[in-house]
Amino acid sequence: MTALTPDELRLWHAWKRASDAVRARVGEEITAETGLSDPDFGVLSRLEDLGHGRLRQNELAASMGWHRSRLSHQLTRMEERGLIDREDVQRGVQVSVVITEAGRTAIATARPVHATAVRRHLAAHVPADQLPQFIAALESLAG
Amino acid sequence: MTALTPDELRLWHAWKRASDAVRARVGEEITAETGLSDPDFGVLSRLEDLGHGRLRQNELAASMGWHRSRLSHQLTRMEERGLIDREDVQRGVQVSVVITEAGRTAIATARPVHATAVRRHLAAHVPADQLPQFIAALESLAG
DNA sequence: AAAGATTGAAGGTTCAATCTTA
DNA sequence: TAAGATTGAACCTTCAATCTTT
Repeated sequence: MTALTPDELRLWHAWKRASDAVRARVGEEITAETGLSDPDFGVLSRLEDLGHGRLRQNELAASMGWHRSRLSHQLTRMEERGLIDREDVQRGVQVSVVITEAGRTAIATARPVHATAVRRHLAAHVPADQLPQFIAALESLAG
Repeated sequence: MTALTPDELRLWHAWKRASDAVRARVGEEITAETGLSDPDFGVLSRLEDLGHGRLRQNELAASMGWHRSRLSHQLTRMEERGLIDREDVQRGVQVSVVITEAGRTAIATARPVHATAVRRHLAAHVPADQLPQFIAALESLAG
């Protein structure tokens, strides 16, 4: 009810700035080097890591915490760009998403860029001796 | 160059989930109670806090770290919704943004909702004895 | 030319409505 | 009916091009 205290306000502003900055920097480096957007990278990573290149749309959405319509719109754009194909199973239901050769090439190029960006823009700023508590706080926030 | 280590990967995923979750939860509560979007809330807060209800577009953009076009698009939508007015100074240059009565009412309703949401979804998850280091890490990330 | 601002296009996200199959 | 998926509208963000005034 009462207004935020100076400490709470400082925490909020620092959180928001850090949140925006890390997202923007990692995303920009991937886009600059590979042309993939952040969501493109997420989808292609999951396809390879969880499904070896093929997943049902349903499983893909669940693994990313996305709503159906969000994934559907995203896949439509990725299909137009040639990064994935959709294959119908059982006449229009349970659609399988398959990574294309172009998709494989793109994600292979993007992975090391992503790793470097995560190290530079996130991991490097968390002192090693605080890492466990930092991760614990993040996991509590996410929960 | 090399792939992310398990620790780095865990940090990255925790960061991303926390980042998305806090943003979404705070935003949803404000929208549900007031109809204001997250950017709406940000603009109206700055207008009151920095300019007592009136600011030049340029100053507003700088204070939020926004590009001109982003603010311009946002203000166009907010003007249509009656939250702000634009007043020309010096024939089309140096536009002043003024909060309307509807804008004042909306932000007054939103502030306590925001405070409660920030406490519940962010501040409550950071142990008091870790707060200084946590904020320090965030400010390093934002820098 | 430089500074402040606008615009249109393209991509991304959410919501509600819809469609198809089981 | 329920589950999987699509679609259209509205909103948000970025980029490049443009416009006006100084």
